[in-house]
Amino acid sequence: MSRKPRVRSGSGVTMHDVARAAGVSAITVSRALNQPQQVSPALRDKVMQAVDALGYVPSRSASTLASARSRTVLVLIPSLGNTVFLDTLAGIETVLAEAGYQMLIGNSHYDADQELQLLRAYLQHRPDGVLLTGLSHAAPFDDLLRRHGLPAVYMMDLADDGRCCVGFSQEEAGAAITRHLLERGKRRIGFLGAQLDERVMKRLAGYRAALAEAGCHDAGLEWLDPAPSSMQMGADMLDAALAARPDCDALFCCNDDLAIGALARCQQLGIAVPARLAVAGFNDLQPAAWCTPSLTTVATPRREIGIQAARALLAMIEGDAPQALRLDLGFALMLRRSS
Amino acid sequence: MSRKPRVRSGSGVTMHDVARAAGVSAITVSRALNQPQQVSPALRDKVMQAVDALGYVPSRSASTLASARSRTVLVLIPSLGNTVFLDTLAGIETVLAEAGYQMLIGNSHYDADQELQLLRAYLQHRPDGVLLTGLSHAAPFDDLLRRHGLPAVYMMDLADDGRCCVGFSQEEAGAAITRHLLERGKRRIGFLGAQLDERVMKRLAGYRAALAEAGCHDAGLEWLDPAPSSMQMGADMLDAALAARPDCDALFCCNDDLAIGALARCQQLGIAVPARLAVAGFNDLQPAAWCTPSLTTVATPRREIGIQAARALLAMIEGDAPQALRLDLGFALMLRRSS
DNA sequence: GGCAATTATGTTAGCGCTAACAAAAGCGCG
DNA sequence: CGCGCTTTTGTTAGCGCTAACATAATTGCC
Repeated sequence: MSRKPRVRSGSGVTMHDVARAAGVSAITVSRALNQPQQVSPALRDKVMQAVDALGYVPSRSASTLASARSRTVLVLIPSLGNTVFLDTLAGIETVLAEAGYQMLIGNSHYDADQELQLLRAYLQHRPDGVLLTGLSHAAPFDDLLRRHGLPAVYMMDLADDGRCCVGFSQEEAGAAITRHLLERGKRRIGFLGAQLDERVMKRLAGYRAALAEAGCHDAGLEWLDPAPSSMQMGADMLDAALAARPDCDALFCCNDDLAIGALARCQQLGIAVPARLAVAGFNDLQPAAWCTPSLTTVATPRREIGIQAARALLAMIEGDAPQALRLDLGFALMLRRSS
Repeated sequence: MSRKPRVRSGSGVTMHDVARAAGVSAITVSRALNQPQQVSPALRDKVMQAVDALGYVPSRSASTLASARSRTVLVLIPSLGNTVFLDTLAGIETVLAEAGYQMLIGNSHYDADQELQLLRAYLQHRPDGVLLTGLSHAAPFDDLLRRHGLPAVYMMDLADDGRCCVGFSQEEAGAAITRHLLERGKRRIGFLGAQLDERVMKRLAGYRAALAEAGCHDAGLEWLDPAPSSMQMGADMLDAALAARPDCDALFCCNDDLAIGALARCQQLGIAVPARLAVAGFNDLQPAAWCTPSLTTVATPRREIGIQAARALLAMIEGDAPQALRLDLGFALMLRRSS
């Protein structure tokens, strides 16, 4: 009957050790830590003293296993290299940290299949909820969520099908910036798109709608490339666009990276911005205000999206009424020198 | 004796359900999933079929609890808003994902105390190892790591005290870019520093050493601000620097954000760069190549640091010889128009 | 002062998995 | 064919914690 003792993880101090040191039962330690108001001040102090003295750190695994709650939230984003999602993450983090939840971050690399694999892998941690980027996911995705009874909040965009979402209308934002270029007297307004994810395609749809409305839509002014965007790519696309359509008098770039690259190439080529060619970006990243000339773009409330999405998810997890199911945080045009 | 059944987490399918469906014992399922070569192909197939049919997802908590291994690595970085650390994270991610490990990300906001709190909080997950940014941490930090027997790899810099580190010499990099400015004939070279974390201070030390060596160190040419850096701040610091020392003929900015802000202000003020004032940054972020004029800076191998650090940590976790304890990945001067 | 209602603390069992041991099956070879 | 050896599968117990129930201590109120 004398087996080898197992290896202890952590520093090896368990709740029972704390209980013994404090002269109470284990459950009292558990309560002193998790529902302090249920324990008399005297015992609570004794427990806390023992915790400090022994350097006790509770085991999340054991807690998760016993309580069927992990106090963990899964966040799936398309890229770790895009400031947009990082700002969102930072917002999420503040809310979750305060509530004692921890964040598992999955990077799908803009790929729906990989996203599904990530969800499968992270389900092993039994997250209490999921924060998702965008509305469209691989087919079995929402199914999996349902089967596991996982509350989810969709970020960055707005759905109309009852899913809980926090974001703004990508389409309207695309239309708004296009209308601004129209107001500036531009008529042959081009579109530069990279990555071609869901959000870019909606901005494109908005751009088309605004131009159609003004009677100047021209499919020959759209340049789309599914490769990830970069400033280099913006510069290259500008070359290609002007070579193909020298009459183009404005460009709406699907994000600031492309726009800044295009702007830099205009500088190199001596193209007058905005007189000869106006340029607009999307997202209002930090360099947009500091490049030459400064970039007209659309400011997106990404940090706030993270905050509100995290709050909504926590509300769903805690079982409260799922409050606003559809939270539109809007966007703002940042009009600068490039238009 | 008939108590209420507990709530099941996940979809409710356990390893025993799979075992029953496949007509084997639970341990065989465990082995089929974790050490497939130990199970005969016939049983393995039966198990896998049952897994798929039932949609079984193993519980990481239960596994961690039973095996005292979490297959989780804690990564502590100073900021989620700085591309430098995100590139590092992306590198780490590729290595860990491949090895079946998952990544817990803690954001210390450049604060040693907060970092310590984060470590405490994340220890609840019993990570198998820790990846740290920088060498200096709060006093009880390394103590905690030791008490919990946690292997750690220090990233971004190089230590000489036997700690396992992957990075490059911040000091040498600072000296190298300063020497480059000296070679360009500049003599009153200023330093703009923000955040003032460990790495910035080492770059500053390198800058001082290079200037002292050339006999032109001048403490009046250093402008330091502990606030987080931004392009706005770079612009403001440029104003302050030129107001205080109009004779300054070059500026080494502790990072590209400051440098780009300073460069943009030079454009606005009509200051000739590099003739009247040369400017250099640090990190070689994407915009550095695309601002006007393009920015001379130091390219840092941050993605590679993440990759190598993660590999070293996994080696330590798996108990292999801790290979190279000190991995210098170097840096590269990117000489562009601003100098 | 006595009884019900309300805390405060304790006991027990089990969450889902895997280490350690045990037993059974297959294998090589004289 | 039978002996030791390896390989495959199973049994048992327990990782550290908390839900559910049980009991003891306290309180309120007529």
